[in-house]
Amino acid sequence: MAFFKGKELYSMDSKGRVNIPAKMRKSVSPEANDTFTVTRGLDGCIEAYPLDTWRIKEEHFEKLNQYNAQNRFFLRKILMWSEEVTLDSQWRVMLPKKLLEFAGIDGKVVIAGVGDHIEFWEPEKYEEYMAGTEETYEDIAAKVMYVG
Amino acid sequence: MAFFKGKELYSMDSKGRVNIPAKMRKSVSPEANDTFTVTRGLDGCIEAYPLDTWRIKEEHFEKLNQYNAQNRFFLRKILMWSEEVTLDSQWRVMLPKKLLEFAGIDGKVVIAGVGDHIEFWEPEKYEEYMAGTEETYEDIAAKVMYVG
DNA sequence: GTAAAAGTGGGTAAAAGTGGGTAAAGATGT
DNA sequence: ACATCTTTACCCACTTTTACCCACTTTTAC
Repeated sequence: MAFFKGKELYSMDSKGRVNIPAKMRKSVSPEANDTFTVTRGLDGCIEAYPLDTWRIKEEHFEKLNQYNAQNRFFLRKILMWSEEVTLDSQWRVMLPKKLLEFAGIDGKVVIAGVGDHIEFWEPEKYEEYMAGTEETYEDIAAKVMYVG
Repeated sequence: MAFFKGKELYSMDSKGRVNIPAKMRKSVSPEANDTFTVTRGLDGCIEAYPLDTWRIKEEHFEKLNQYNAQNRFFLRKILMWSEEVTLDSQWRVMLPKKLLEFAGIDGKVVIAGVGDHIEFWEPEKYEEYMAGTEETYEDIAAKVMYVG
């Protein structure tokens, strides 16, 4: 399974194409078939999952009972933002307009690898988010990384 | 099995034809034979199932004991709304009048992929439905997207 | 220093979305 | 059963968007 890391500042061209950084390409397995599912991410970003990783989520969704009103609502809410995109020969993707609008991405993009997926951020929003806590990196690391 | 996702705003022409978005076409298997079964959906929408998926539902219906009053009622109720539609050469379907009337669809249509089926919504009704919760996207994603 | 790879940009043909004309098929009334 | 009206299927046409190809500049690797 792919594991993405790193953070880059790239640019989106006039046609809405964004390059996937070479470092991250190498984490994508051939099973992904040059395809990502992009969807609305958390905290205002766009998330992209390689096809093979997304399939696991789909299997999870398929098991939900749609005759339960809450499940139905959740599914609709999640899937309305999800779309498949394929890479062109230069390893670029065309991000859907509604997602670009949601994320406020326009010219420059921060591309970040976050484990099982890649995130696209509007650069300022990214900085704000990263600045948005009083806790130090050390404090947070202590909480998250602690292995009892 | 097909897995539909994505949400698009399309228009229905004066003849009542609605295009199936290209992204969703790709999820349809050849076994569906360019045919969908459309039926009354939940929460005021119209649902369309590819033929091969609908067959599975039919098998389920066949197993129901018709001498049980509740089963009988359910069967009559769902089947009265169900109808097969075939795609024309431009991948459009003609939705039955009674379903359009039921869903209040007139000019513009929201087309949403929800796993095993496609949904058609009157745009305003769709927005209302989607707005109907206090929970944030992040809350919902936490419940649904997390795959342990 | 040089060659290869990575990042960026643009032209063009194909596909997608939308609309309409017309003839066949089906329904309706006498 | 027939004429009439309505509905549907099958064309064709136009505009916008997308996919594919080629090209150039910058960075990286050896």
